[in-house]
Amino acid sequence: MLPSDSALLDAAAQHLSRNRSAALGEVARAAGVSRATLHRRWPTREALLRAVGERSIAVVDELLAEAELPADAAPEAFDPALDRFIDGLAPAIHLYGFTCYEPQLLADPELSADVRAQDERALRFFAHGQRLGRLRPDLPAAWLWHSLWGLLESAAYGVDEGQFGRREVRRLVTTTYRTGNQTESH
Amino acid sequence: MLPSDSALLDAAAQHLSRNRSAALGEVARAAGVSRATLHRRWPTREALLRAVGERSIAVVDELLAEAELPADAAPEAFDPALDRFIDGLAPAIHLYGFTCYEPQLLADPELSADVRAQDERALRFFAHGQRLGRLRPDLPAAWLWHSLWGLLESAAYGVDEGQFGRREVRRLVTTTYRTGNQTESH
DNA sequence: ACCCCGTGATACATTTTTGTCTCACAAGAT
DNA sequence: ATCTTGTGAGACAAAAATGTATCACGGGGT
Repeated sequence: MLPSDSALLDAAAQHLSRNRSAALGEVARAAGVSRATLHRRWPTREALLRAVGERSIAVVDELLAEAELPADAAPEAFDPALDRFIDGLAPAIHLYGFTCYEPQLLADPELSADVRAQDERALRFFAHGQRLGRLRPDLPAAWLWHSLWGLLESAAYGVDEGQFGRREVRRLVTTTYRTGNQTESH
Repeated sequence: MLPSDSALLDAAAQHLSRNRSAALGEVARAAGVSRATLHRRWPTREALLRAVGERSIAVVDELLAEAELPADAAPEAFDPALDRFIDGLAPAIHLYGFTCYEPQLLADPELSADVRAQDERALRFFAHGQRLGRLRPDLPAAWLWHSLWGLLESAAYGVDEGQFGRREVRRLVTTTYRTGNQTESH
């Protein structure tokens, strides 16, 4: 049974996410295929990286689409939307979280533009949460977005290290993101 | 005026932190020296990476030493200690935050052992905060540590992107880490 | 003025990575 | 049974990165 294109991409991304400078032979081995096969589907390293980046954007875009609320949504609707968003984002960032930092990807003007556009879309979601009174208005929307990303990456790292189970990620990230790590009696 | 060893290391680390697979010539140029000079001080890429890793550990160890509290410390002493820790960590992670993920560094048994030892030391600090009743007892100490690291990395990234000023980092990270991004009226 | 030291520049060999090609082989379709 | 299709393995060349050596130059100290 050969892995499908997307499974191959996921496996490659998973390995690259922990070693961005891994040689293609190493990536292929981690994905369970030969270097020749990897090469047939993505002729160059650049093409592979680009495919990873495009998938990253596609996955997160879909999650954003599910999370976004109508302009007249009730404030109570935001919290479950954010929950779903975090839930879907956790495994995605495990695989594709590194793409938006990768200078080799940001060098591609088209991909770079897509990343920026997605960033703005995410920012609108978080700004909406602020307008609805659910997220702190005194923090920049960009930070509401980046901090979530950072927590998810930390959690993914901890999972890789065996420090927490994949099931715990949702609780850890959600708790810290929403109410912080301090006890409430302050 | 030639940069000192530590300044050179900082400059190299800053560039490597945003492009872990940068060629040595690129690193040298970013540090303002020739490839030959870089090579004279750290004969191989591995040696340079190792020096970066060792400096990372030294810097964070010093911050930990300043943060640690005596076993009989009053609970009120923890919060300012954490503040100082975050404050000192912010610029350090900007330069050296990537080292503890870098597989090329973790391949070195000695450095890897140092990283683990430092991790345990940090864990003790956070567990102490839990015993003192300042940090949530229902989260793993490892998460209290990793989540701080992740927030600091996110903030460093945002600073690089020009989204927040260096001065804002302390407030952003501290706020989110302590009390989260949600409004308090929940 | 002279010497020393470290630097930048350059050239070069070596190693690693990448990209291309060929071929034997196995699974699945016909 | 045969054919098709895509794979793994390997050889190979090209490119990139790395490590080594040499040399001219310039500032600082004597």
